[in-house]
Amino acid sequence: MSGISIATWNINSVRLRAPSVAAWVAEADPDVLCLQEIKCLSEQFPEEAFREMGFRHFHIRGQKGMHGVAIASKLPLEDLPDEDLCPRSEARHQRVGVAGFELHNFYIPAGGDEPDPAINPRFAHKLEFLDKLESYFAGRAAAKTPLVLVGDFNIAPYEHDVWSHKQLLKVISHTPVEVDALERIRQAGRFSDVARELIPMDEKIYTWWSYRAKDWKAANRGRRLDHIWVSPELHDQAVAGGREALKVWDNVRSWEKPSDHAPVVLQLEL
Amino acid sequence: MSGISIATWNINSVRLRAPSVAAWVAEADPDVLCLQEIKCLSEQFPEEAFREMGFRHFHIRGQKGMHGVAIASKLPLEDLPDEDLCPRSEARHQRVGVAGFELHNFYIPAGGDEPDPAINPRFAHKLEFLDKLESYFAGRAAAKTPLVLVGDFNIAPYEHDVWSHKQLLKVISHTPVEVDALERIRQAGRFSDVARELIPMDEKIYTWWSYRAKDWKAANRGRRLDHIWVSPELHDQAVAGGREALKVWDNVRSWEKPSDHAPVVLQLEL
DNA sequence: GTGTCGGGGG
DNA sequence: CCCCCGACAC
Repeated sequence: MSGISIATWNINSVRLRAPSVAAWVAEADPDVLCLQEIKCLSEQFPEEAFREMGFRHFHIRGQKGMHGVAIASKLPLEDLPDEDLCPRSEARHQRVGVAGFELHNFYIPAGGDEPDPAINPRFAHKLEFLDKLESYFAGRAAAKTPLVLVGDFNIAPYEHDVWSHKQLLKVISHTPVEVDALERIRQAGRFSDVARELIPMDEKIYTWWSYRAKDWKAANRGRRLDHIWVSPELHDQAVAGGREALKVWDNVRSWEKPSDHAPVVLQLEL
Repeated sequence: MSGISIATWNINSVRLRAPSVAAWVAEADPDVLCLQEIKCLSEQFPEEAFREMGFRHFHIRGQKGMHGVAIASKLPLEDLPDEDLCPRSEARHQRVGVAGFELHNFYIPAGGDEPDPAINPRFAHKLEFLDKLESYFAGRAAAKTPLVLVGDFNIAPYEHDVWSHKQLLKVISHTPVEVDALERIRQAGRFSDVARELIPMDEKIYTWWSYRAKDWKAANRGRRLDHIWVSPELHDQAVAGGREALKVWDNVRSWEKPSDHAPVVLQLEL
């Protein structure tokens, strides 16, 4: 089959976890790997280690200490002008051209603890960021550019994207205000949430499990925070492979010194 | 032969290096192990790991974050009242009874960078500490209790205790004022510096190499900061084994993630 | 260079 | 619980 596999993984420090990435890449062999929370300057990205994994092409948008996104690819990447989508200009977004479509990699703000934007500036920032995405993708829809959006959206939109819908309604990542904002972005760009196209809505899917839980695996109090969306032009190719085309590598969460997020991979037919 | 082996090692965080200690103990098999810079509270000492090394008896004097000394022993230890020898009451000294003698474990202050006590309070503290030791051991000499003093004295007293006598004369650890103060302590208690009894004065001995030097081994800019002293009652037993009775395990400095100090062991005949 | 800590952030 | 940082100490 001719296609391309696209992976997204919040790696929570790429310098610390480059060996884990190598071990996972040896198994999963993604063509394009989108990372979030690399937590380093662009020049500190461990490019040599990634070259040894077989990646030749890079697009890195780092910053000191926090946030930071990176794309490592086995296919050539086309540079595109930076967009200024983050209200605080943090390194939370990048885009490249690859394999004939435009790939966006996001690390949407977590938003802090208190779900009231009036008293929690982090949550206000998250909502502003989401507003900006809505108008940005609304403005781009008419051009019909094939788009793939991936990343840590820090929102688990649907009931079975969290371990307990009721208990998380007031917990940031699953509050109605951010879930609605995310849905408006999706509709503005007429994006498909590929995982939910391929996996029934009543089936639990998680990509993140808190570090804080002691027996996180037994408790299984996860959330689906990491997403892969495609614009209408790519819908059919995204779902062509069926359910097997979308994989959450949750076993990786059990490795030594893991990230709190699991990698998610889509096999996109081309 | 009937005797007891006594080790001293500045471990620079015992929690981090318990595995290294275990590897070394498996080889060196000391009867009594005196540690400095354990860098933890007494209750955080990894006693279980030390039990697995064969130590059944402990005397621990820790404090939060810095300093801290501990004795782990295969022979029973006798508790003795704490002395208040540190002018700042930091966890820099402990004593126990063992095998018929009194064992003192010291972590003498490093003293900072500027070798002028008038402008460097750390160096003033070091000199005060040394003064206190002089009067303390002067007061104890008449009783003729057999004493063993070990630890990180943070002083390299003799010319061949440093890689360059001339270049270190104004570097704290080898300045005349602290070397003289150490010599006064030695004379107050009529102690023998066992390593220098057994190894000729014109032979270099180092027990510490800075982390900062890139190629510390090739450069070999070491210092002898770690010492084993005995009171006159134990002199003959300390030197009975000859030069082989005193060993600096400098190979340990080459291990992964080492302490900057090497362990020093004396085989004491009894 | 290599530890500790405390603070910010998740 | 785990990551970053900056301060402090050696």
